[in-house]
Amino acid sequence: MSNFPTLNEQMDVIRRGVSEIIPEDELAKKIEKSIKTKKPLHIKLGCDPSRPDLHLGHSVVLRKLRQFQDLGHTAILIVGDFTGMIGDPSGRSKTRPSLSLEETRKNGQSYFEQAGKILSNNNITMVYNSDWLGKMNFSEVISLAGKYTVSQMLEREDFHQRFNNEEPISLHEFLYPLAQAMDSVSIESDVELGGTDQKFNLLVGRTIQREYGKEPQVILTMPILPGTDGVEKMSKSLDNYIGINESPKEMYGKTLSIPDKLIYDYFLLATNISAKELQSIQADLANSSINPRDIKRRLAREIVALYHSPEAGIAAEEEFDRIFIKKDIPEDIEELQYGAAGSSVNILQLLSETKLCSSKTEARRMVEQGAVSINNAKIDDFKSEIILDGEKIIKVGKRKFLKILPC
RNA sequence: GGGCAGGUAGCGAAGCGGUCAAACGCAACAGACUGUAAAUCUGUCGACUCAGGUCUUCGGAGGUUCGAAUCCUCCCCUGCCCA
Repeated sequence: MSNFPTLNEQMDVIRRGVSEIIPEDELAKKIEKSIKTKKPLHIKLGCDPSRPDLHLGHSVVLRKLRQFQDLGHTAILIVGDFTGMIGDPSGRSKTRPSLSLEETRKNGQSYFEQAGKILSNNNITMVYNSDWLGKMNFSEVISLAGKYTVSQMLEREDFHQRFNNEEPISLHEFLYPLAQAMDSVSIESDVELGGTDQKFNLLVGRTIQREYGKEPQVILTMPILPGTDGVEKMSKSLDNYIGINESPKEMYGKTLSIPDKLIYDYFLLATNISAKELQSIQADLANSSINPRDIKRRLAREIVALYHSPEAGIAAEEEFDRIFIKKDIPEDIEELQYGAAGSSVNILQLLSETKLCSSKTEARRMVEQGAVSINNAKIDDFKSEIILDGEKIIKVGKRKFLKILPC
């Protein structure tokens, strides 16, 4: 850590893909100072322990954090266990369930492990914010709350909107930005990262740090990665996500299903492709003689390579082609021991008992819609009796396969 | 504490005594077309079914009625206004 890259080198890396750096000149000053004093900057990132499954949306900001690490700075991951334990008492929002201390630790650990696929193990610190927030007493909390006004809070767009739409805003929601700001005070963060939707909270950090006599952090926001639906922000609850723990097969398939207009964004925000290659990709996308699908295939391989291996990317592509282009069956299908050899079973019962369909009614719909086949022969009568006389491959819809073997 | 308006399927939103398992839109799922893109078209979208029906749902608990998402009572939750 003795030698940092030069200011310009650092700024070039940092600027790639960011939405805003506020204020940029302060960042330059902090970096200059760190070079001079040979002290790494504290780069803060908050993690939400109530949702421990990371996806490419999270990766955008984690990857930026990694870049700071590579420049020699210290990553500080803050697990929001304190707010996690309080949860969200307002009836409408169930997005923040209250967790026990054990759960927050477990989720924090799981977050850390997943983030480990992106972050470096060197110069990283993970802390739990209950360490300081849990020790504040009520008068300290009131004093903190006194440093911000209701109108200032209502500047945040979603608060503002909910207020105007006569939707509920719980009082504690106003406290969360302040709590997050206290994290910055506590760890003396120099830079805090977040998505553009975090801009307000990050800015509160600056104000509060100043109030507590600290040097304000610089805030750096990253664009929000759209989900695979191309409309909403990537999130697990909307089921438009690509999880970083997913299998190569899933990752590959999901990537290919994104709308073409997202290809560039995904290359920019979710891969390590160099600036030069980004340019050529942009040119290719504008070139109508190149099928965007081929560029997307490369994107999918890159993403799989990042979380698995380049070989896994190739293999996923081959597997994909086998199933969806050649309409063949997957290489390895889940197997299940089912039924006694020689016996027979109604198709609806079979589909629901093997969990290929969630109910018999659904199974019936699938059959009626021509979505079900066994050993490549379409089943179009829901009264069909299936004789269990050996290995059978059941296919439901485009993607669900199961191999059953009678015992 | 008082007044008013609301709480309906994943979401949004109709319905306001029977024809309501509940219009419509979005999302989702299946099929056609394709590049698991976009666009489009068709169908499905509570569960069980001997296919004729049956059962569980409209914030919660009771009640009125042959019959309730719809009417009454109490309770819970949300927003607005007044104090």
